[in-house]
Amino acid sequence: MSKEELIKQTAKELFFGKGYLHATTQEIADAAGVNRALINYYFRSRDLLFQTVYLEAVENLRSQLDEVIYGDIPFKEKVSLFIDVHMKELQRYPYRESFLITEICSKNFVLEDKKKSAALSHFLKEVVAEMDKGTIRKYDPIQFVFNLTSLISFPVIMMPLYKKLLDVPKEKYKQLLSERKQIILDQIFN
Amino acid sequence: MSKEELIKQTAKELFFGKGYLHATTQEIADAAGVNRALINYYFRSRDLLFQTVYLEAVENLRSQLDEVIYGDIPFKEKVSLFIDVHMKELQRYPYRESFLITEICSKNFVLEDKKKSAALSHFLKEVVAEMDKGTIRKYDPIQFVFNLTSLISFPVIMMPLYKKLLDVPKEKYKQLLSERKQIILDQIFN
DNA sequence: TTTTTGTTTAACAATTTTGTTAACAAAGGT
DNA sequence: ACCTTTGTTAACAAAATTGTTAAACAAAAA
Repeated sequence: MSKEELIKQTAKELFFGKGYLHATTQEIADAAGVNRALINYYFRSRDLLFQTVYLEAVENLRSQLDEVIYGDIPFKEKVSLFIDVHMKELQRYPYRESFLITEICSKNFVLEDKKKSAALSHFLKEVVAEMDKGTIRKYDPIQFVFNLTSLISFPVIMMPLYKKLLDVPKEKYKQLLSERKQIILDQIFN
Repeated sequence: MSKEELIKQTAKELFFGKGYLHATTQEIADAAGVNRALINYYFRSRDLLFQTVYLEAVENLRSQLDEVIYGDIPFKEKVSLFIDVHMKELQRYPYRESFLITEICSKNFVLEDKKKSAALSHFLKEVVAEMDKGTIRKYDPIQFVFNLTSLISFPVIMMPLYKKLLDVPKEKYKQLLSERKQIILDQIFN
């Protein structure tokens, strides 16, 4: 792997994997085992590194979901697959969404082109169709997306806090998360 | 309001309200309209200000939930009230949980006493009772808490990102959020 | 009034973090 | 071999951020 790529991957590991959003360029360089100046060489500035990582994360998220969402399989299976993909990603990068939020809220942030994903529109239509069939409750289809993504992501994102608040040991929490898929499916359908 | 309190409130506004987690002491001081040295005078260091804010946030969260959870009202009403309280808080402080996560994950962080909330145990028992009654599905009662809090918090926390990804205008998003309470209740109770 | 105590500020000092540069090394092409 | 491009590093410079102090000031206490 090129050092440029190594730096990016390491940054992602720190930001998305460890939730260490305050990481300095020195800390990123150390974690990657490279000289700090290389970060400036490849990315010009700290901000640009952040932006790069940010954009790639959004792109990644989008393409992953697109892939699942376009598949020509029954709705329930599609949702099941959606959960699988999401869960897998969350295991590697529990804090990716948190990072994105933080970046969006931060001062020096430039908003990029916001064009609606075609895949999403497609999926929303399928959701409406399911609602008409009576498989799921009738609401604005985005509410379905809210419900689904919330149930998947939130318990993972909040792990450090909930382990404290709910006083659940690490192993137990892991086990609880592993049971989530079925619970979500039960919750969503019927 | 004393300036000490003003500083704390302003910090909370920036962190929890605006999601601006990178705020410097100068920015906090400016937002509060006080001299930066006052922050050091009252809180000794930046870290201690953060810790203070952090601890108060956790304490607040806990006490609020406790109040709701101990009430002697039917389970469904209790959940309904739980949603109300949570929603109201989320309106003021959408990013409070995000802040807590970020702080917990950050380097110089000291973990405090983690004693299980008595109120929570109490609530979990009620959940189990409801499960036995058949009102809600039978799982580990913590899963119920996961489901409930996820459905409430996640769409709010993710607003900046989802407005982009789902291409939903501000007003529409607000409206969607306002409909959530009923949707959550429908979702939770069969 | 005088003293004490607590509050507030500007100026300074120290530290941390970031950005730049110049020198050097490695790789690739001619 | 030579030259050119690219990658890498240490050292330095600049900027940003934090922490400290002394002095001014006001309010309360003696």
